[in-house]
Amino acid sequence: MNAKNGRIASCDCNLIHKETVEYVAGKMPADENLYDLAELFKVFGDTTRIKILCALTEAEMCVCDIAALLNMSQSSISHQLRILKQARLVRYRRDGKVVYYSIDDEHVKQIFDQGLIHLNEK
Amino acid sequence: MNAKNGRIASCDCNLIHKETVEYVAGKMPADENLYDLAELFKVFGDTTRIKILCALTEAEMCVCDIAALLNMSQSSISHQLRILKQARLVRYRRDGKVVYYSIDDEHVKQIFDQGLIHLNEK
DNA sequence: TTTATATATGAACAATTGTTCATATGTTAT
DNA sequence: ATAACATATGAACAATTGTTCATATATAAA
Repeated sequence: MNAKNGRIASCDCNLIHKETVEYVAGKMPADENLYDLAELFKVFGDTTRIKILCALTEAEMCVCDIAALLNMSQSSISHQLRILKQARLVRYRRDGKVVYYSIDDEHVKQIFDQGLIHLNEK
Repeated sequence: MNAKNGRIASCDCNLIHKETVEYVAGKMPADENLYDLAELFKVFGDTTRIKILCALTEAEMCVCDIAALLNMSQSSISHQLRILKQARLVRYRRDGKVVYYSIDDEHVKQIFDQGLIHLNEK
């Protein structure tokens, strides 16, 4: 990047492992991909959304079901479902007045499980 | 516009799939586990921390290296490393004045990869 | 000791985020 | 048509969060 004169603007250190930094810089994915990845995990990073995803891995549910299950307002659930929808983690189908949500990605469970494995390791 | 009798407090719907809700309720992990899981993904849900984790999967680096690589302040990186440390995602070793950080969990890469798989689909 | 350097951390601030409230939209029944 | 109901959504608010700034701590060298 800007490691030109042995000194870098944003870092007030003199000692830098130049080769390491350059090596890793060459290995880093594009900023855009890392941004998208962080955005994805941000979606998983809320208790309400985690609960919704967890519930939907068990069964297709309507908004009202989820609100009842989690003892939360319909509005709150609906707002969160929108975020999950935008992240393509859930899909929906409308049947009359009722909208049913379900998991839209087989990897949701796997991401879940990896997280649980980490937590259960200690 | 609120009915007040004989309904679930948090949900203003009349139509609930009672069996579904009860079935899923029986399958849900403990709230505490879901909270911890959300907290874990929250750590992954920041661009700076994702970049740090990504960098450390390639090589052990000191704080200054990371700051230089990401063109960010030492303070900012140090703050984020503390969060990663608390989540047991990175470990460190001190060598004189320099503190070297590295990945502390083999599953970090797998969580990463599952996220990337989701993003690269569709 | 004093100085320099690498890292850590508390406080303040701006930016983001989740919930609530009120209301809008879409569908079914009357 | 109107009413009832399931869901969606904009605005406001409080709570959380990431960065900056200033400073503290830890280690090494002079």
